Amino acid sequence: MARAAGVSAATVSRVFNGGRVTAERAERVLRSAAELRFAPNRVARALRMQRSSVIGLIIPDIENPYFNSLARGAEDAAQRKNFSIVLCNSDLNVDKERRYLDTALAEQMAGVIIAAASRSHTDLSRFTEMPVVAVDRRPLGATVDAVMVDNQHGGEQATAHLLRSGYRRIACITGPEGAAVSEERLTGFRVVMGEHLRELGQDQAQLRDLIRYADFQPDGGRTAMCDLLALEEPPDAVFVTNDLMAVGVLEALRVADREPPRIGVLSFGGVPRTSLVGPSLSTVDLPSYDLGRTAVGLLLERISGKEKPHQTVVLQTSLQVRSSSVGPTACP
Amino acid sequence: MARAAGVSAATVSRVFNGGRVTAERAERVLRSAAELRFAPNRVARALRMQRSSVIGLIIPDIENPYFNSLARGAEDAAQRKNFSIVLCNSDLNVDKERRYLDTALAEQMAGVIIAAASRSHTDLSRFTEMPVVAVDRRPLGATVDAVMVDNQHGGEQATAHLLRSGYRRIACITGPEGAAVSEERLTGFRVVMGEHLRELGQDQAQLRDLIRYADFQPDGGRTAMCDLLALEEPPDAVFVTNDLMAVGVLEALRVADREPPRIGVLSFGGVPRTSLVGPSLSTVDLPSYDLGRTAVGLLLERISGKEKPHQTVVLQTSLQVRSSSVGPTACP
DNA sequence: TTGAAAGCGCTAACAA
DNA sequence: TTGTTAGCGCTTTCAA
Repeated sequence: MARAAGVSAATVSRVFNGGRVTAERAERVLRSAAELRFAPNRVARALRMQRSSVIGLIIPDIENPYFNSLARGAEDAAQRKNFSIVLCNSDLNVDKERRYLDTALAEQMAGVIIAAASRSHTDLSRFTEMPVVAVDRRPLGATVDAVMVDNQHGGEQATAHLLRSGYRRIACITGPEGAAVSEERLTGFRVVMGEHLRELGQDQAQLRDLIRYADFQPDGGRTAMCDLLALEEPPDAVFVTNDLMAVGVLEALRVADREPPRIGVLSFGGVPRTSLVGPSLSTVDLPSYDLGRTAVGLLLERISGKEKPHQTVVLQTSLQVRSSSVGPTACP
Repeated sequence: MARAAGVSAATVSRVFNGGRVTAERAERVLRSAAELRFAPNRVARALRMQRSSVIGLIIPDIENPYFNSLARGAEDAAQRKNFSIVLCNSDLNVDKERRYLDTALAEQMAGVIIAAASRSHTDLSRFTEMPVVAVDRRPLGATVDAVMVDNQHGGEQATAHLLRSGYRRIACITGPEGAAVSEERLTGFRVVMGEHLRELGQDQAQLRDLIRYADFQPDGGRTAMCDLLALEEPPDAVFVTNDLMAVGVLEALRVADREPPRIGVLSFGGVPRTSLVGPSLSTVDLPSYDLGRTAVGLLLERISGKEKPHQTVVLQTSLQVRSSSVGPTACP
């Protein structure tokens, strides 16, 4: 290739990497490259530079629209800077995840973005040279850059909106006790409801009766909702902390003939689910696409060698009001 | 590393690649490697061998459980031979797909497995050196190995089963006219029904009244089913050629209060969908996992340099009988 | 601004 | 069986 253009290999390299080359020679190189369909060999480049232009993205569940959208965001951002993303599905399995991490090291990838399979068992200690960015969940005891979702804020948004819509007795169906995501969203609910009750001079203890822990699955949501409906004083709205449980909740409400918005329903979601039948569901949307985009941005800064303290970027959720939470009297 | 073990680099290489080395020296190498946490540099290896141990897997929709399962099959098979898979989501977009194909070339991947975004516009002409295996759909005018699904056989299985269950007036809701997958499944239906009618000495023309083309989406399935139910002589069973449309069909039947198995329903599917409510759906299952596994097998044979004519492997579907097709009288 | 030369870590051919 | 050597295609000094 260098010979074809009548220049040295060094000059060709400079043309493709933005070095200083006279316009005339640069053009000659480009023309020859086009003719010969030459494209720089990325493997040789990676060997020489001790770093490839591939970013590993390890996520726990590739079928989950949330992570899928995250991957899209990462991909778009990477492509713009001429990096490529290799997608790895850890399946929430720490062993499988470790194998992917090994590969990232062996392939001398430029960096890794990881939504860890386990907060405590995912081991990032070997990543001293290669930059890592955690997304969605931060592995314990690893100092890395991270991009997180402000789950508590989302819970606050959700609850405040239900109150504004005129609901008064609001319940919360959340995920497993002790799971970061569900606890944080629940905290948002508690904080806003607590303040509301305090203003009214009401007893904070009633709050506890309206909280149910479930399992993030449709069945768990249905059971919890049935349980709430059986209360002496059932709630007039419910904040469900993920959309899978919301499916079960809606089913329970349909069976009980108390469909939203008579009972308000608001869930955490954010990625378009194909046609949940019935009234359209209000949600607090997760910034999944931006999570991926931001993670790549952070990673590329590290890759380019910027020395700076590790940082955590927290992205906000956004409230999407649809018909399931318009108010208890809107549809008499 | 070679120095640490007191041997030459060549010996280290042989230890890691199954060359002939005396047990004593091999052990010494392995021990040093463990101590130093040494792992061979795959980039250098790829440069030297002019071929990496990465296989590109390009699929049109990562969220689709079918392709997801295919990816798992490919991954498991590759892992067993020390290859890794990089997953690329083309999003049914030919441009995006072409960028991935460029990357595969530039990264000197070992090979590519592709479920093409377009049968006519996906251009594989540049892949003269690098082996390619087509899965699920074969790009037009490319001579490559391929792994396909026997859709027609699936349609035949489905229809024959409905007949065996005692249904007599069987309809078919299929995908868009001209789409390979839906046409092939429909052919299976036509062939079996045609033979059945001929045996009975009945008019073949009535077949056409019972066929509806839809769009592979739930809404299309619902509309088509409503249309069929409005016939003077409505069908007593329906073969739906994908599971998305089956969702709409079941909804239409519920609304009409003619739930299966009173009207038999059998759809194409094969990857566990999360809890379709109602009676469990009989399906013709696609061999998605094996599709991925087989494609990797074929690719690795090519990679290892076997010269042989290009071949197409066709995998069979499998009938899963559940309650939606047990027969018109089973639940009087 | 340009080219010559060295070297990234590995494997394959060859010689011992 | 083992070591020596060359070279994969690139980027990066360094000198011109």
